Amino acid sequence: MPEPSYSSERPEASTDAPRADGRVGRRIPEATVSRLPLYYRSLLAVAADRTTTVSSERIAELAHVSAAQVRKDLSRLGSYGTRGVGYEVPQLLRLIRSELGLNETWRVIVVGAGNLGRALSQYEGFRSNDFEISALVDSDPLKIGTNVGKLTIESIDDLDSIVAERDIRISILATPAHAAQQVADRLVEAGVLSIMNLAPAILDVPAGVLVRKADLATELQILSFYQHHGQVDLDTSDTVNGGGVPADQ
Amino acid sequence: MPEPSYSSERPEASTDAPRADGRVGRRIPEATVSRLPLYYRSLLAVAADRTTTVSSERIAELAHVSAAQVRKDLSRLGSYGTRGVGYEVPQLLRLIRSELGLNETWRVIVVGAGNLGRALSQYEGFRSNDFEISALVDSDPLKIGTNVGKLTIESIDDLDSIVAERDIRISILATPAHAAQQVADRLVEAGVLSIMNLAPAILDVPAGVLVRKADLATELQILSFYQHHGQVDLDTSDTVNGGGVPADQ
DNA sequence: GACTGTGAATACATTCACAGCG
DNA sequence: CGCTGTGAATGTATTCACAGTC
Repeated sequence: MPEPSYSSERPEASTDAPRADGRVGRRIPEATVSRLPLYYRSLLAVAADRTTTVSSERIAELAHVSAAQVRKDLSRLGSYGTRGVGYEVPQLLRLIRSELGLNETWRVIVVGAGNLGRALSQYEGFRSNDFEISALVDSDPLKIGTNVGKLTIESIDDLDSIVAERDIRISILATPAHAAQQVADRLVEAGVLSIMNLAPAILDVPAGVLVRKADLATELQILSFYQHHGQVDLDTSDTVNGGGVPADQ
Repeated sequence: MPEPSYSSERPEASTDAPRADGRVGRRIPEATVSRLPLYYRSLLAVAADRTTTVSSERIAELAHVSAAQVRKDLSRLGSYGTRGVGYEVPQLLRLIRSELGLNETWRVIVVGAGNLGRALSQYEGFRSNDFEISALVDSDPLKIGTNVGKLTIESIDDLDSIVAERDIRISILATPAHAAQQVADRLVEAGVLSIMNLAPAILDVPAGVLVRKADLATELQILSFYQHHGQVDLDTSDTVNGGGVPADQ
């Protein structure tokens, strides 16, 4: 994305300066970061089998990337594999969890209580992954006060206090496109540092704020592109997702 | 994708063979494809102002990419810009629409009538973008027969006939992770060629089938990574999305 | 003069292939 | 011997910078 996909920004994760633990902080490339969740998920699957040791080959198979890619990515985390053996599953899981910042539970605010916003605030996939939806806000007075699961829809006018008091740093923007920029501005003002943008709109935010686009209409258009140009396949290979297209999966 | 994202497959759009119009079919790189929807959206904004001509500079500004990038991307479509002037807005819109395959209306099936699936089947962002949700299926007998907006939830057992009769080629997979692979298999069997996968699962599909991951839990984990490692910003630049991260936006 | 189109330069990402080590 | 870690090689994407042209 692929991006993405996607395309525009220069990340810059980790610094290069020496750190507390004495090791030099490696800069982890964006492409690697975007694969960590895949490895994490693959390792959870392996761990469920009570397997204690795993090879790059096996992880690669589960995550649908090449074994060399896995080794290179993991080595960037300072890797603790054992030559001739593989990686210790529990150790590697801890390492990735900690890199991804999954040792703390992140509180998340959902903005926009339309169908999508309401669905996301109850989405099981989050709860199981160390994220907690702590607020659902909207601007519609008719919705405010209503319950959605365990949440009560609050007013977007209270954004500042909600974000500050609940120490929220991540937001999910699920408003219609026309309201997206305005809402993004308010989120930034309230101190939110990351926005996952589901609205079909391109957001302007100041440096230091992170936007990740998760725009389903765009994704469909990309699928449409490949459908339209018979997306062949060639690549007789092991089908690692279909001679496919996506920068991701 | 960012994201977009991401990683495993080799695309292969357009062929290299000479085509009906005499020009040699250019292979459009995946990165370019993923930006076409952005340009499309930017052009729609420009067109709304009744502007008839637009520069790469202006498109770049709206789409949050560099002007050189815009020119290179557009030139791959065989571009019809005029030096010293810019691009004709209506002409360029037509060109991109047609490249993206948006001249036909694609019929889409949503699998999984949980909160997310139901929300997506009513999502306004699709209707306005040349996609039509023509079916919503689930395996739960209690849901089947129920209405969601104008749709009636149908049984996944009728997948084959639904897909065939309505000529559906694109699907949105919105089931829980544990059912995702099984559902993907059935979709492929029924003849669906593109899957937008919202489930937090890595799918195995045969070559020729396209999967695009739109997995919100993964996206949140990526945001979490950058939050965890103070995502700095450097890049004093024009804020093209916040010293951000995403491969996309 | 203004703006596109594009080679050449650079940066980034993936793959190869093998040395190093348990 | 098996499997990691990693330089070197390749491939892909982005940016630069300018010649071409309306």
